[in-house]
Amino acid sequence: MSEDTHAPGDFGWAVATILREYQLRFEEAVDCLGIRPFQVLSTVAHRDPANQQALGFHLGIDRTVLTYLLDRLVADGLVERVPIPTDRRARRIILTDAGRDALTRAESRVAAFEADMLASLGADAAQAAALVQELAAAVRRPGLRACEAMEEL
Amino acid sequence: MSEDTHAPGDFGWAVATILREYQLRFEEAVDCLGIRPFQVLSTVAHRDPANQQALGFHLGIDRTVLTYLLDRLVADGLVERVPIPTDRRARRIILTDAGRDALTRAESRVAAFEADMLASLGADAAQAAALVQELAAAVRRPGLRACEAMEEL
DNA sequence: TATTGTTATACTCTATAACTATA
DNA sequence: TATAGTTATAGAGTATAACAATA
Repeated sequence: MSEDTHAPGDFGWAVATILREYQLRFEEAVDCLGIRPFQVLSTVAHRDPANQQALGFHLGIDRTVLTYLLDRLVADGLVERVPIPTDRRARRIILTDAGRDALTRAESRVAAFEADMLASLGADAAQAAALVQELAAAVRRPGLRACEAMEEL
Repeated sequence: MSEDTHAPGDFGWAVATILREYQLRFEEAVDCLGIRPFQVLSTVAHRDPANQQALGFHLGIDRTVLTYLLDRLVADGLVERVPIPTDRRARRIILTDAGRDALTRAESRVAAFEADMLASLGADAAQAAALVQELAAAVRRPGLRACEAMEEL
């Protein structure tokens, strides 16, 4: 009942609350680019997924949803779907120049509020970098089944 | 590009991925009780919010959504809306005996998979407890504006 | 026969606004 | 006039199934 004990479910609650806060800050920091389009651009730029499905796995986005998302990004001229010679069913997603520009602009704002949030969470700059490394590495570990399909990336 | 550097947005990605994993495990661990109904029961039991709005703030659930959620919980006989004498517009939510039973059963399963997840994230039992404390405390700090309204709890 | 991506459809979740009853 | 809760409606997000092209 007191403020400093924790009950089963508090971990999930804390993670969900932090994510809500993250989304709020993203929306006010990055104009003209939604959080998911941003993540798509970021993943394409930094991980170069083999095809749309691998991209979707990494972001936890269903392939049907990703189709609509990519339709908009293509319409906005930020990405292109290019054929893959070795498998003509699949498409590789690449950034256009405009997409790279948009991503670069957004990333500087995201980096700023992420540092701010990590500071709010009690981490200094060095700890913050370490925490992100740790989370990212942990999430890639086989224990987390939400990411099992990510191996294909 | 390498596996161990991180880009702007990785923090948000890691948190979102952990939350997805959490939701997956919740669904397979707790049958007959959704994650949000569980959180409602848990919040009512452990924080005893003053009214529905305070309850909604804590969970990041809009009051209109909470109405539907509570309708179902009432229909299932897990909670009751009781009048508040000092403000007859508002209602206080209380658990029924069945609600307390359901919560207790669910909590043992949640505690188990939370411990398992925290271990997957690289924490031992002591670290895990500390991490949950830390996250919960951090989220209550004024820096995070998603929780500003929580003061009313 | 299985897989990649697309399309169509429906369903869930969530938000907006209007309404009531109180304050 | 403002607030707690409810209701109605619409919108966004997401999932399911069926389809085409290819493996």
